[in-house]
Amino acid sequence: MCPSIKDTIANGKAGTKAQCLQSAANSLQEGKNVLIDRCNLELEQRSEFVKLGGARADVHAVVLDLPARVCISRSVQRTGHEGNLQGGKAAAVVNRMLQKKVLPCLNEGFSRITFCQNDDDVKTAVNTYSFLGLFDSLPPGIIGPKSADAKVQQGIMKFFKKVDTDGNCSQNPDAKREYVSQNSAAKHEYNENNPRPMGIEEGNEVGKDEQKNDMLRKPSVSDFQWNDAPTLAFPSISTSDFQFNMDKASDVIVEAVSDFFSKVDKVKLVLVDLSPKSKMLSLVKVKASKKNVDTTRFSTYAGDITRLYTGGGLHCNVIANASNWRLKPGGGGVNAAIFSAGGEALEIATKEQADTISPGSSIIVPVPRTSPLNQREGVAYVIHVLGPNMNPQRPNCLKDDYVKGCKVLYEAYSSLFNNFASIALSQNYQKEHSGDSKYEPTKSVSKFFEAVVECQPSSSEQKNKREVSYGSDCNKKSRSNGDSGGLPRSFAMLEKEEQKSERSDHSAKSSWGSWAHALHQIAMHPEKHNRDVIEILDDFVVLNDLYPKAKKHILVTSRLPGLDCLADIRREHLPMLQKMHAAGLKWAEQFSSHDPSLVFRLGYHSVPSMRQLHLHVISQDFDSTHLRKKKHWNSFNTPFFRDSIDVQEEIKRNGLATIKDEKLLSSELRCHHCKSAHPNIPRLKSHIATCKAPFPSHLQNGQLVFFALSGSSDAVSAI
DNA sequence: GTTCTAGAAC
DNA sequence: GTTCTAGAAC
Repeated sequence: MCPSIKDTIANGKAGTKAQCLQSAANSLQEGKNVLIDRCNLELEQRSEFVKLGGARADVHAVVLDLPARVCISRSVQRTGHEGNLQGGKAAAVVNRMLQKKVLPCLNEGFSRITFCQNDDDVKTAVNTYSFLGLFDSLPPGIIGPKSADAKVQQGIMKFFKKVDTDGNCSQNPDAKREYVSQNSAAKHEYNENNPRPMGIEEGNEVGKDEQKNDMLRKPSVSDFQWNDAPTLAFPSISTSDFQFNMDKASDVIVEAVSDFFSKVDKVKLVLVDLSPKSKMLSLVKVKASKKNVDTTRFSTYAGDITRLYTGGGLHCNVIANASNWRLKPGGGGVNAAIFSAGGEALEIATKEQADTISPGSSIIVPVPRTSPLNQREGVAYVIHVLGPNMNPQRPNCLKDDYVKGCKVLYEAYSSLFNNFASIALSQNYQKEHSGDSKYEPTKSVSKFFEAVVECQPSSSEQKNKREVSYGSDCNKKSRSNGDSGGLPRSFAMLEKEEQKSERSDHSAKSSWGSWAHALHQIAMHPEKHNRDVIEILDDFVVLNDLYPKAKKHILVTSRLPGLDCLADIRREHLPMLQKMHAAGLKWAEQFSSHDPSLVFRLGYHSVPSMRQLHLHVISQDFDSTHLRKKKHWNSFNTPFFRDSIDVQEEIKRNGLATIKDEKLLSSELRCHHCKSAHPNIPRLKSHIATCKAPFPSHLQNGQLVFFALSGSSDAVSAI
């Protein structure tokens, strides 16, 4: 008996098939019995070995027709494989190999074929051949039951329309793509030990469930009337690190999927979990079956979501990521795995779309072609989703409030599916997939899309919350007709695109934090913020600063959409700037009438923290408990603060306003009267409370505003 | 934007 | 020991 000729033939190193054939031919020539230990799953592969027999020798096949589950389990556990196949890598390779399996037949040239389907069969076969003498022979024919040639993951293959009507795996054109080594992605925390599709799980707990429900196997081929239907693969949201109850989560998934399917057709969804023993997959399968969810459009898959193609041969253009609120890599689990698989390109692409995401929402990120996720797996879009958090160790914990939790989780899935639908509808997707013109979005998809655009939050409370949260998808109905550059019309993206298209290239900020939209919301809907707003006009609103840095501190905020900061201002805005300035003066006068000691400055921060252009009107006492940091002081008392009259002059002269560097915010603390330096904020504040020095001369050209002329000779009246 | 906090500064 | 701040967390 010759152990694995191919693997050991070359001085202990992996040999070639040619070397194996040559060695076998030589041995036969010498009158020896030869045993080839090789996978030989395909007819072509083994035909050359069969030819070796010819008239010289009988050719037997001993087929280890073990369940895929066992093959993978053994290959995963195997160490020191001569062909460097072990661990998760082996599992993926076995999966792909088994897809091509064609059991041998006598007419291929074999005189005897022994099928082994369990360990006992194998032992019997080994004994039979072990005790053969050189001149002994065995009767021809087929020994042992030939199985139904079941392919690995037949169910999931049917789901992906890779099975012909006879149940044989069709030759997937994509399968010709070269298998890529998994070395590059083997280091991330997401342990891809054993990625396997559901269809191979006979024998284990999930497999039994599957046999009962048989979700994957039932779809009949006739159900698939279209090719390349857009398919979204998504992980279970919130049930891992966010510790959301799995039973409740599975209810939400099934409900969300069911609702989605009732609104849109011709798209498919796959719930993915790494472990074949996944409780979530079991729960969802059982519940989906009970609820009669269309199993030709919804399936589950056990495997690595970042290796759907190379690990399972499945082609999903869109995958979802269970993101964190900062949309950053790390943290482990699916998020770490997807960012790791997506590489730096995905990270950059994500940053281009948004900085943060709110619970219950999702954000589409087109995966750059340079990303391994795109190149290797064919993933065109990643949709980041943030679900509710029940883990006290993580932000925004809902503390077992499952009423809210389920609502937010449902919103998260709805947002995900809606965004996925918008991708399916996008011109980009259609272009990419219209080569064979098999898929065209149907009227019902379009209809659904319109419905999504017009969707309204269920309560005003929710709406308000959604409006201030970045990335929510129901708050942008209008102004969505701009050129999207071919990107899908995700609502989250609409908002971002809107910001981009309306902001100039000179904009100092490329993105806004999640907190930075409140002012914008107030400016757009001041009637909803009566408590904050003290004056509403067509061009601007006036409101008290929520954290005033002086006795009097108000914001005159422009209502012009898309005008977010100083860098956005152009000549055409000059009349509005003048009106805002006049309003600021009017309010300063009003305040002065109550407190004649007040002196004001009106101006803009070079780089604001809040979106929507706003003019600060601030009294120069800086007597406020909210002024606690160096940054606070320097934002009003260095050139970072751009006086309104200077800005207007610059716009008039140059058409652009000068933006001062943010580094000024960390410069030393100096008194705004006498310019003395102070080591920290408390010392500075105690100084300015008593400093009697006049204001510096550079502020005496209209920058300082006061209305009580008597008793002060150093300030210049604005009147 | 604010709040929190570790560690620097005193 | 307390005060203060920068930077992380939210």
